[in-house]
Amino acid sequence: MPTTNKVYHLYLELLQKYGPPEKSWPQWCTPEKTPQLREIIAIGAILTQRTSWHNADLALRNLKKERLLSLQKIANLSNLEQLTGLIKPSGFYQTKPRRLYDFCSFAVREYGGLENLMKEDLEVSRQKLLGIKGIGPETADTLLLYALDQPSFVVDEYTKRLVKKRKLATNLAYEHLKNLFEKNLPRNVKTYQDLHALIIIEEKGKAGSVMQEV
DNA sequence: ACCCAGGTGGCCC
DNA sequence: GGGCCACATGGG
Repeated sequence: MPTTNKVYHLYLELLQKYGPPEKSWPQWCTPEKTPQLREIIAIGAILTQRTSWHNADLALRNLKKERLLSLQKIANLSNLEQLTGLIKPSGFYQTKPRRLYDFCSFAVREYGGLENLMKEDLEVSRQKLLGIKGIGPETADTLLLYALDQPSFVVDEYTKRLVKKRKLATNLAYEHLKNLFEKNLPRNVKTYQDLHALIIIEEKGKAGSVMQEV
């Protein structure tokens, strides 16, 4: 592990500037998650695609109210239209119920749940997730890093903006940036989670109060 | 009435 | 492999 590189220095800089991000993202950034919290994070990762966390959170609360905040429950749904009204605040209500169902169905039927999926080989589970329609690279890596605690770096819009601003790379293609971060950081779930969270805190200019009470 | 947040798939070339 | 578009919401 080289210690003199821009990515690692970015990590040290942001860590010094903001402190460990579990203060603002207490639940996402701890490895000690309950099985239910993993499911909430996974469902949230899909609902927050191209929408603010606030809107995804409204949808999560609706699901909770209907006792549907569970992969098993969603996978066993016979009628997806039931989800349409509930996830409406998160937008894209014609596509997200299908995406949510396909993911839940995959996790439940192929692995019996997230606890077993966590034990799968990282590259195998990543490819399987990418094979689900509606799960692209960012969602796959978010699921791996935060719901499954696998060392897969997440490249989001904030990361791309910051890379561009600081001229850390000229090629902004997803896989290229992912490789750039992974090869320059200790291969470690906590480090990946913390830097991703710190980048968002830095770019948003404030510490979002994500996942407070769902 | 705007403008913003902020992934993915399906086109087209 | 890149560029463009549709998909939908809640909040400032």
